[in-house]
Amino acid sequence: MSDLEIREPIQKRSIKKKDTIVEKGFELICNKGYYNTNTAEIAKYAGVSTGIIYNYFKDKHDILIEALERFSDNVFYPILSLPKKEENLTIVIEKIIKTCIKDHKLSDSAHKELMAMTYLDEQVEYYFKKREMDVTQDLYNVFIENGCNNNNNLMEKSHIILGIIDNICHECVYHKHKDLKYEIMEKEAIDIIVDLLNKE
Amino acid sequence: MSDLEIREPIQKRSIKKKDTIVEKGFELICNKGYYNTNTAEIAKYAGVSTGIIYNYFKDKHDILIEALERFSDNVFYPILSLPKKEENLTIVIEKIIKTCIKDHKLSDSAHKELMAMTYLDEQVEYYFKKREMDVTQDLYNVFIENGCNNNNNLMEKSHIILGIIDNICHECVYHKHKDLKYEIMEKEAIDIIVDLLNKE
Amino acid sequence: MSDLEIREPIQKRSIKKKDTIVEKGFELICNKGYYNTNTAEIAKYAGVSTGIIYNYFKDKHDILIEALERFSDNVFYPILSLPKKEENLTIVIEKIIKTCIKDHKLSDSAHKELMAMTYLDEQVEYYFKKREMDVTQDLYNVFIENGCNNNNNLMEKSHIILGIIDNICHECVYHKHKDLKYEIMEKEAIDIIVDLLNKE
Amino acid sequence: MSDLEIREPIQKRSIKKKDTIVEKGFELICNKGYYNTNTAEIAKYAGVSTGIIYNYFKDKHDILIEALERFSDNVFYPILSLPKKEENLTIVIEKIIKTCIKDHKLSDSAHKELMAMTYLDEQVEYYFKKREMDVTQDLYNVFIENGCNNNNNLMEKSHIILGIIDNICHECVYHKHKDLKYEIMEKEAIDIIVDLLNKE
DNA sequence: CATGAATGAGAGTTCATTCAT
DNA sequence: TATGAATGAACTCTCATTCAT
Repeated sequence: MSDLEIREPIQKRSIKKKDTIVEKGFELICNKGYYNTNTAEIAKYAGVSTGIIYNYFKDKHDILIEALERFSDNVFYPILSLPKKEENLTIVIEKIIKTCIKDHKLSDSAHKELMAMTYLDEQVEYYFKKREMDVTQDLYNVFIENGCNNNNNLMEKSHIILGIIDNICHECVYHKHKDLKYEIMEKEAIDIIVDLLNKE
Repeated sequence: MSDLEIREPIQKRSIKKKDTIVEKGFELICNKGYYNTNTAEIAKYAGVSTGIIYNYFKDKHDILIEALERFSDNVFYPILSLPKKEENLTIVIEKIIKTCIKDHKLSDSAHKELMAMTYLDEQVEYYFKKREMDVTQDLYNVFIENGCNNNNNLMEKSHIILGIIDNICHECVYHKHKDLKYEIMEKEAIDIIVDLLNKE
Repeated sequence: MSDLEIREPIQKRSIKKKDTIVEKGFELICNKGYYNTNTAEIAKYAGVSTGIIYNYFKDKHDILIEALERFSDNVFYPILSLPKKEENLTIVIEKIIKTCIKDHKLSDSAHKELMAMTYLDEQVEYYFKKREMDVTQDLYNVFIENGCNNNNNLMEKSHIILGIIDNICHECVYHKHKDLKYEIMEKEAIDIIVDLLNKE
Repeated sequence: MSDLEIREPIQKRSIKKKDTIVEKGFELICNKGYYNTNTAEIAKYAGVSTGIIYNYFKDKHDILIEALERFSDNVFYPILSLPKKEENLTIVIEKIIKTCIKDHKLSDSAHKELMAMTYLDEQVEYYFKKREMDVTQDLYNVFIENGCNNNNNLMEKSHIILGIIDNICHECVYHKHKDLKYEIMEKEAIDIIVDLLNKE
């Protein structure tokens, strides 16, 4: 490309093509991993020639970054729908965990591949951290809505709670520790969280 | 390698050579990442020929796995020394967190590279999970020693606590969320943990 | 292009467009080199689409050739203005060398890139040689005007003199030989030339 | 290669292989041009795999540079054998020009391709300039040996003479200017040079 | 046992040219 | 006429693994 900048496509067909490359490329990256997916595969899977990729993207990495820009909300912390007002906090937490477990199972491979990239690539880490903070804020809002108005340091607590939820979900989804009883862990986790939210 | 199985070296010199490859190779992998380290570099850094590596190891991946077999305790959950009996649980938790933060800072790059591999490679994940369970058990023992004998589901609680500690350490070490106050998070985390351990 | 011949533009707007491509393309080629300039850049810099280039030119190479057709006088042997009648031959030669050095400095990069092409491309060589002969003729005329009417083999001498002048200018402009004194070389060169012109 | 440096081969077979790559690669580059020769071709022509090239050379360019290090004396200013003491200077010059023309014809393509590179690549230019100075020095020595001991600025004159000889040889070899008579140019050139050497 | 030279498939990227609009 | 998106062959370079010595 030398001095020519990356085209930002204007025509509808072009936009669609760029979208296709991002979507199909991201699909492959999520399924097979970034390093196991080559540009020729992405082009083929997207139904385009290899060359056109470099009209729309600076390089292979750029495809991943564009994909995260668009889809990071769906793949990092896949808690897609949080409950609103519920009868009590326990039910709120239970619902969140249920959703989280379900969403995790939907995108197991994608989640793994992207979490790996989070550790290998600063830009990917950036999107992960941003999403982490967004979800913390969402949780915060849910807690407020469910009566935690007078709670001190609620944002920090929300972040800790997110960590606990994420951990518990991982355990429940992947069942890697045979000596732990998951229903108990889940119950305990809910208790901790509810206690924490009720304090002060 | 064709049909020849991997030699399990018996002579002292050979054992030493294999050890060197594992150590030096792991050092490089931790510093530069698995994919950024090639076998020629490992051989050179270990002071051996590239060919000899394939006498002792099935392939490049095998070096990593052997290294984790030996060193995973030092790199995953780098909580190298847990406190024994302390005045009270708060002090116990504070000390653990302090150690954990310190150890994290020591091996930042290694930790990142290996966490990435944990998501990319099932065998690496295995060692990570094993180590996770070992540390959970260690925590459990520390809690028992500090008076949590009558606590229900202490193992599950220990695991949850480990998650909280690990999260809090990450936040403190990497400071990636500008809107959160870390001292507060740390204080809250300690409170949660102590409360959890004192319940029942 | 298949069977369609290259359009020779008749409409004014088209002629102007072709001119622009030649001018801007040549500018880029001179500054960055033929192989470092791609057609997309030329099109962009000329403010046209990449496709249109192939309406006016057979291929990328054709742009260069058209440019040389128009501009070779300015870039090969950049002795743009020769003196007319002067007091004596020494002054004539001195003035020529001065001009030549000045012009060389103006178009250093262009000169280098085009001299390279002269060796790589027979068509470019053709324009170079033609220009060389033209400048030889110009020199011849200057010498005649300054009293060399009775000189034998003046055309051949003029060509040799052109070579000496060009060499001396290169040395003075690029100063690549640290062991040579340029003022001396210049003085000697002038002497040689004047002697040669005064012989017979 | 990352951090591994380029091997400087020690074993005889390896040295031979590196030599082969340089020789065959240079042969191709001289015949087809640097940009028209790809690494796969060089490898194939040298009877090796593409990979091995990068054990011995940093990159493709490095092959050219190594080749020039070895062979630049043969291809730049291919005046391979200068006369020693002769009856008079005219004979000396005539012999030099004869040799030069003969040598030029031997390596026409190589000379062109490398002269082009001289303008495109600073490292190639370096070898050219070095060779230019070496030949200047050789000429200087020949002139001294043939009685020019008392000549002022003989080194500078030698350089000018080299330019004249080179130009004249080009004309004689390539005959690109139909309006010039080469025998006359050659005769005039010899006269100029002899006169120059006899002055002072 | 040990060497390190050798392999060659495969990677990401470029660009002159074409062609649907 | 004009556009600029699209093509795809070709390029340089890397590296896990093999093998002659």
